Amino acid sequence: MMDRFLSNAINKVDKKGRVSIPASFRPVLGDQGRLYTLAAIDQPAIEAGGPQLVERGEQQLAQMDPFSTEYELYSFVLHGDSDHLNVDGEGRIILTDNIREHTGIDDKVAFVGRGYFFQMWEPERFKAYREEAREKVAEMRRNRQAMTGGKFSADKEQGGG
Amino acid sequence: MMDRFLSNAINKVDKKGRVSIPASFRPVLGDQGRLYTLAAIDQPAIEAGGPQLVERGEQQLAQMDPFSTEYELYSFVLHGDSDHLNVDGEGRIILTDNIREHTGIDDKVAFVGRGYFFQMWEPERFKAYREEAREKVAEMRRNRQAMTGGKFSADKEQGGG
DNA sequence: TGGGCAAATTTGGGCGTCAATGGAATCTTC
DNA sequence: GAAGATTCCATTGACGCCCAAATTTGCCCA
Repeated sequence: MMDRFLSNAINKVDKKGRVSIPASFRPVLGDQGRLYTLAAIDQPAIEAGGPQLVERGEQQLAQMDPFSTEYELYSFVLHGDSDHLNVDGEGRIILTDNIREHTGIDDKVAFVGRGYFFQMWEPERFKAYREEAREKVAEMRRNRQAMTGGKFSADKEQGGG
Repeated sequence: MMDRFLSNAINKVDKKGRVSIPASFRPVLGDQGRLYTLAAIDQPAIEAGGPQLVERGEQQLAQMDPFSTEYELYSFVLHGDSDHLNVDGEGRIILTDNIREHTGIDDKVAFVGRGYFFQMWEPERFKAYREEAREKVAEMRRNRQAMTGGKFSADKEQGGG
């Protein structure tokens, strides 16, 4: 079984503010009935996952200079903007006001797999950011090719894999 | 048994959105009943293969600075634009909306072997790109000969078409 | 070399199960 | 008791799994 969050999906929010977590994400969370969330720093998105989400943030904190401004701010955001939501019997969560404010989410949520966590975006913003990300990654690749060689020549396959 | 994806084939999409993976590709996938896919960056194509497909990208990620913008963008594209599809008893997958959007695929899929992975294209776009690729390869070869003065050694073409 | 049979592949559907969604009923909290 | 939350149940459509038909490919033998 796959042990990370992949792919993306857009689900609806009902009158009571509930959304289904995509079924493919549920086993990765471990069916613990609880979802940890954290406001993304540079993006209007919420990061979510199992307990590892917060633990990982704390590991990153541990690598920072505890007397730096970055440490103070990151610690503040990490703990202050995080939350844990209950997952109901149908795999749904209830969006909080904090989540709505930070993301602009109204009646639809884009769930985006990010490996060891996933994100929740307002769908239009997600699409815009994705487009931007694709272009920049394409540019990154072009720059690397300019250094290493041509497009087609570099495409030799290798056996194993 | 052959351990790479070679050759190409065009298969039909049925009413339920299913396509057969070419039988010659199946043993390379390892009959795991699951196919990993990833939107190609520079092309309207989907890349597909076993779990190594995503793992390869993650190895590249692991070499990058986790706090850099490049890391964030690449991680976003790698995980958010990838997917894993179930393969049914007859070796078919169900195309997702994301795949249709990215490729323009409607009722036919061109499967193109690329060595350790394969691609799925809308057939007309595939043919156009193949033609373009052939021309560029020919031009590159001419340029290289002009530089080295030497004759290009045995560069066999893939039977293709 | 060509015909024809056998096997494998591709394609088409039926149907039960699960996921996504909507809503009612029960609880909790203040 | 009111507002919000949790649990339970119903509906609809998508997906998984099974089986069958139609093609295509491979192979054997004349």
